[in-house]
Amino acid sequence: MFQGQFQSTRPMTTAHLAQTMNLLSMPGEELRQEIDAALAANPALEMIDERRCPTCHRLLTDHGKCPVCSLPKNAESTDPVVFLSPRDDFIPKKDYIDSAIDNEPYAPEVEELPAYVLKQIAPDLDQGQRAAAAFLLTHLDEDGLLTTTVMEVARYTHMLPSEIEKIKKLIQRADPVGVGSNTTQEALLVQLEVLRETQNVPDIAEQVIREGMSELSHHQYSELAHKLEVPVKVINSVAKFIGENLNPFPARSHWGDVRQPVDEGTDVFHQPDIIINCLNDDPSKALVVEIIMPTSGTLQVNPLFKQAVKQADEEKKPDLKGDLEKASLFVKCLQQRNHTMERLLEKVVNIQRDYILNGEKYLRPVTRAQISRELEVHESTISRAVANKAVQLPNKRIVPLAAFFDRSMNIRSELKEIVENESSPLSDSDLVEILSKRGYDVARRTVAKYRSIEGILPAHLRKAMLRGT
DNA sequence: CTATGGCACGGATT
DNA sequence: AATCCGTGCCATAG
Repeated sequence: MFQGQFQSTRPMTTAHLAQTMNLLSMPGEELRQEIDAALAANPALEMIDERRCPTCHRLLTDHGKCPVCSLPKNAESTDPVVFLSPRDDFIPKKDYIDSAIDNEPYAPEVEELPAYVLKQIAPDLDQGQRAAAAFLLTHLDEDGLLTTTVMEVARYTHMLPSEIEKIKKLIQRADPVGVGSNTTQEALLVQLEVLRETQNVPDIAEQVIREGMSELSHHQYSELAHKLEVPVKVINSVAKFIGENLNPFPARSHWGDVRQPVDEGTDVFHQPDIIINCLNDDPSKALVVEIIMPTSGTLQVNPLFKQAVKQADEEKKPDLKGDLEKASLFVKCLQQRNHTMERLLEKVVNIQRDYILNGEKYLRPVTRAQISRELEVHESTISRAVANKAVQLPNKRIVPLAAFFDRSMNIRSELKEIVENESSPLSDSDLVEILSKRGYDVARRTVAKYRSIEGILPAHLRKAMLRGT
């Protein structure tokens, strides 16, 4: 049996293969750069903007149908719908995947943040106000957001809510700007206000943050444009402005971007390469999988150029032919890459359907090697395809595509659940017992490792926590 | 003595 | 070939 990777479909040169490989492993932004560069360097390439679905703005397929809206409303099939989706709302955000994958523990300096802020504002406060400020500052999470409310602090310190509000405002305007806000939205608004004092900011920026926060954080720019009744282009530029100048998590700008990947909530400014939704938001229906192309149209070889080459002068022909060759090679590579991505996602989404809909507990341990066998491509092909990609799940979380190949996530989340519901702190060996009853056989030492990955304290410390709080 | 974390080894995965 | 992961052994803290 040939391990032939693509020979079955098209003849392929080594150059073709190498380039396809490269394109495969690229995340959105790089891919965009690559395409832009090719487009600029080669006159034989052109980008055509095809017709889009009037209701959902998606690119229509070859048959002129919208891949999503054309689906029968009552389709029973749960087979995933996988398709490419060129987006003009792609905003590059470099390093997003690095920070997502990096499992670095929190910076130790985090503890110093409250003191750092207090020092800045202390001169403007009297003794009582300082106490209130200190109280506020001890209720910051690692992102610099406030975990308590003004009312609560007022009650605790026996001061007027308006007084506390004033102090909070002061904190928010200290460095890092926006620290001490209750929500990411609030933080952005404060930053915007401060920025406005020194430079011009787009007028709609405030409106976008106030009214379109959820769309903004999920990159649903087309939807947002519709909601606010402004062109998508405007939203794009505002989103870019916000991404470059504001930071929804004030503490991160200050202490670096180290973050746990898949934990709580929405990481606002990560750009997914793949978006998965349920059809009609109904979990019993098929999954809709969009593979994002970071371009606004479809790349093709310019047919006019082809014509022109035929009629060109004899001495110019070789050059033009070269361009033509390169262009069609590039287009082929891109198609090849997209084809591979489609096949991969169709497979993976099928296998991990339960995970996508119901959470980490249902992640099935799959290896890249298994998939490669089923798709009859080389292992390294899958490796590249999986590398450096981010997926947005129906619950709006963004995870690395590599998360779909985590061999122990299901056990870890089972473990997490056990510990959360335990009546009294269980030791690692107790946990081994319980897990094995539920069908997971792991060594005691391994439980300890999982605990530390999940950030669960050892049993004796959990006991101390119970007493302490 | 028990519960845990560190180190290091070997096999699987990429 | 390089890296990741589960595990066993051992030292240490409680």
